[in-house]
Amino acid sequence: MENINFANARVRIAPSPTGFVHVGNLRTILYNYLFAKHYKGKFLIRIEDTDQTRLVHGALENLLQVLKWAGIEGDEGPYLTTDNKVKEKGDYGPYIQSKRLSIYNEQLVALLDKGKVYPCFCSKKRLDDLREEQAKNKQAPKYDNFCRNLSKAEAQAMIDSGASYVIRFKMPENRNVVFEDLIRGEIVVNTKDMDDYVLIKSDGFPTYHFANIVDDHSMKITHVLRGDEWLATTPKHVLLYEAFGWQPPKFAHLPTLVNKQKKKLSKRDGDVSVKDFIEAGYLPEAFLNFIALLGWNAGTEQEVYTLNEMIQQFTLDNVHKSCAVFDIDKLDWINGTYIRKLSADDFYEKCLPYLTKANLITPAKDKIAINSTNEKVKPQYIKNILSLEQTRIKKLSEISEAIKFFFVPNFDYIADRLIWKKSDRSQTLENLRDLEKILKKLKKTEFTSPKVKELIMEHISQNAKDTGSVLWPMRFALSGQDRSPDPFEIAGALGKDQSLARITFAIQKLS
RNA sequence: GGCCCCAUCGUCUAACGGUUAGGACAUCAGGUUUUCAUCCUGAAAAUUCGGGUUCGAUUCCCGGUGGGGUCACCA
Repeated sequence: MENINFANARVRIAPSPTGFVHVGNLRTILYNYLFAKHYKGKFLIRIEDTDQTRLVHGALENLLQVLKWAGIEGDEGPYLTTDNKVKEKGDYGPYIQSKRLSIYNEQLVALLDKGKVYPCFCSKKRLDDLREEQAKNKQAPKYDNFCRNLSKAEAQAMIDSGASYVIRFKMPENRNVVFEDLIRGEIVVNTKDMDDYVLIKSDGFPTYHFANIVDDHSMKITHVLRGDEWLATTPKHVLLYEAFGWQPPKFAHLPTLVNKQKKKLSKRDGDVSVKDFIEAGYLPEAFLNFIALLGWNAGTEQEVYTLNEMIQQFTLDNVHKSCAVFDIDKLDWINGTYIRKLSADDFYEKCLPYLTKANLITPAKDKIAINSTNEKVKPQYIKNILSLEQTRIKKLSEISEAIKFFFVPNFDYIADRLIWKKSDRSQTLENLRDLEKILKKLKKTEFTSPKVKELIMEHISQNAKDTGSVLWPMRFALSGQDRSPDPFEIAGALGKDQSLARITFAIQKLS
């Protein structure tokens, strides 16, 4: 496949603005993007909004925002301007189907002239009854071609009388439709298993099948990479291309993303909307890396990829056939590795909104207010605190809970938890008092984590103390948690006053 | 139910007729450490079943089983 020349490849994603982009959509988007970029082709975005009843306000904006977040840019199609307006670019527009109605009408006339389609006047009631009857007789639900043989005059008379109608495709009888799927190989389906499906709805809008084929052809799409759920429908599309006398594009049907129950990921399964993952603080690079690996593997043992590495290595022969389970544990792991690679400045920038949202701080120009104390601090102070948690969190949203104790000094706890497992109450009290004395002697300007460490470790060795019997209570007193960063680092970040206040509080709790 | 697709550790996957079936996440154990995280080491863990083809099948073929998709005036 690598030998085939895809230099002029044009691929598209064709989402419907019926809700938030979900993980499966994004994976399809990513593969299309990787494919296009790998072969130096074009990646277009086309909005399929032909079902006017299912439109969701803001869905298009959500799609474009997700793409922006992911760093995926379309070569043609709608995009978001810097002031969040939707505009379109490209020579094959418009790229929003509801603006292309006249194009569909033109093509419909061509099909009508060729006698490939016919109007159908069957009511919803009749169709429902038909399906019910078929279900009762254990037959496959299928349109019975009731209107197929109406004469031109009869049909015209119905139309003139104002009857509501749809346009159906005349399915050829008992013919094998064969096409090559780039991932699955040859697929053969007989037309007797397909019915005269609807191309134009009674409201005059095309169905997916019609609009999609007309657009893919007129936009010169060369490869259709889409979800597995379209595989069974593809023969219908192939036949439509044939009816038009057009060359169909190459098809590649991507494996489905499923949940732990092996069912197609759906909105009912909770966290499948990309928006939720963005808010939870997954980094776009990590997220893309993770979903790329769900159904694709370069054949190596590499697990961590930049977008460019993926572009270089992505080909369709390494895309799998079977569905993949979306496993959040691995996502968390990979996100953690990306978080750990962030520079202190980047990590700070990314965490700031979460701290603000949690009401811990209020950023101003060059000073940051700590809400609980009204104290104003420099960004560097926050940066220092944040860096202590960088190896500990798996997603950005965890940061506020993890470092809350820095910003909210008045926490309380059960006194006994200050006592190390191999120590006791009186020893702990004694050690805390020693600590208090040592730290008091330090000048504010000397109160750095290495200096604190030096003095305390010296004290431990001189008095032959168990390290844990000193450091556990210190750490607990400073953080109020049994899991936290190193006590010296906490002390250094907290500064002299806060550190001492917390140790004094601990002594009071214990005495 | 008809049609179509799929099948390697719990999960993501490597293997494209010959390997002690490899890696990663998760799990467990150990090391480092004051705790947690990081980091390092190790362990347990898989070819859905039955027939063929072959000197030899995870790999090729057939069948069963299981899972998924699809059968709308939704995409």
